Amino acid sequence: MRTVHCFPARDYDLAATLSCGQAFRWQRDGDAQVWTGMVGSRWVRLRSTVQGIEAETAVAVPEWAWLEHYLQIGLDFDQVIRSFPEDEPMRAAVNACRGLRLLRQPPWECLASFILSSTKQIVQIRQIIALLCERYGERVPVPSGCAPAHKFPTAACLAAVSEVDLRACKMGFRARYLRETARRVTAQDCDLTGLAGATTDSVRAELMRLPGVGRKIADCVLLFAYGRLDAFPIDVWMIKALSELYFPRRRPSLDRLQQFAAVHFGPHAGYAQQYLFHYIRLAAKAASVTTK
DNA sequence: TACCAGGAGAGCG
DNA sequence: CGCTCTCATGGT
Repeated sequence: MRTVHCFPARDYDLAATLSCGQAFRWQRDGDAQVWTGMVGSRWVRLRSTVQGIEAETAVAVPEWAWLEHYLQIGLDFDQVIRSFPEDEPMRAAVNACRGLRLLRQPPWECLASFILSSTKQIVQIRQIIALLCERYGERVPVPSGCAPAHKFPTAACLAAVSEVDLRACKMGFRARYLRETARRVTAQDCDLTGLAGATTDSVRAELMRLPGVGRKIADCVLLFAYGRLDAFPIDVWMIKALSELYFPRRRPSLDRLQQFAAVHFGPHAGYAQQYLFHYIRLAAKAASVTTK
C-alpha cells in the first residue's frame, strides 16, 4: 500500500540537496521537481511543492520520523545561514543555491560511498554505487511500473564478496579498501553505531584507522552521516574554491587551508563548505558551456 | 587524445 | 616533514 506524506518546509532546494554530491543514489523522475531514491531500506519518491516536500513510499509506513531525520526537516536553517561569515564569496555561494541542505545519511552507506569516491567524478561514483547495489543489495518493493530498487549492501555482505567481484563493479583499486573496511566494520573492529556519541575528533581518528579513509573522507562521513556540521572536507574542488576566493594569487598548502577553514567559517563550517562546493562547480559548468 | 576526477598510502630524501 | 608515484577507470 502506497503512502503519501507532506513535510512543510521553506527554503528547501530539493534538487540542489539531492544532486550536489553528498548522496549518490537519487535520480530525477522525469519532472525536475520529482526524485526517486532509497532511504535506508525504503524506496521513496520525493516531490518539491510550494508547501514543502511531498513524500511517497511503496509500502505503508507507521510514521515518518526516519525521513524527517534524513531530510533534516526540523533544522533551524536561518540560524545556519546567519552563522556564515559575511564576506563576498559566501554571499555569492548562498545566492547561487539558497535552500541547499545537508542530509543525515546512514553511516555505513555514507562511509562506503565515499571510499568509492576517491579520484572519481560524481557521475562515475553514481555508476559504481548503482552497480554495487544492483548486484549485492537486497531487493525492495516498488510501486508498479517503477524500476527495481535495492538497499545499499550491508557491510557483512560486502565483506564476503571477493575483490575480483567488487572490481567488476568498476571500482578499481578501491575494491580492496571497501572490502577490508567492510570486514572490520562487520567484525566490530570499528563500531559505526557506537561512534555517534563520541567527540568529533575521536570519531575522525577512529574513521581514519580504516583503510582507504583519510582526512577528507572521514570529514565527509562526519558531516553527512554523523551531523558534525563543523567538519570541513577539503577535496580538489575546495582547494580550487578556497584558493581562488580567499587566497588569490597565492598557493596555500592543504594544511593552511584546513586551518583557515577551521577558524573562518564558524560552527556550521561544513554547511558553508557545501555551499562553496556547489557554487564553484556551478561556475565551472557555466564556464565549460561558454567555452563550447 | 590528453587530462583529470569529492584521495589514500607508501616510499623517499 | 613535504614531495612524488601509484593505484583503475571512464567522462569531457
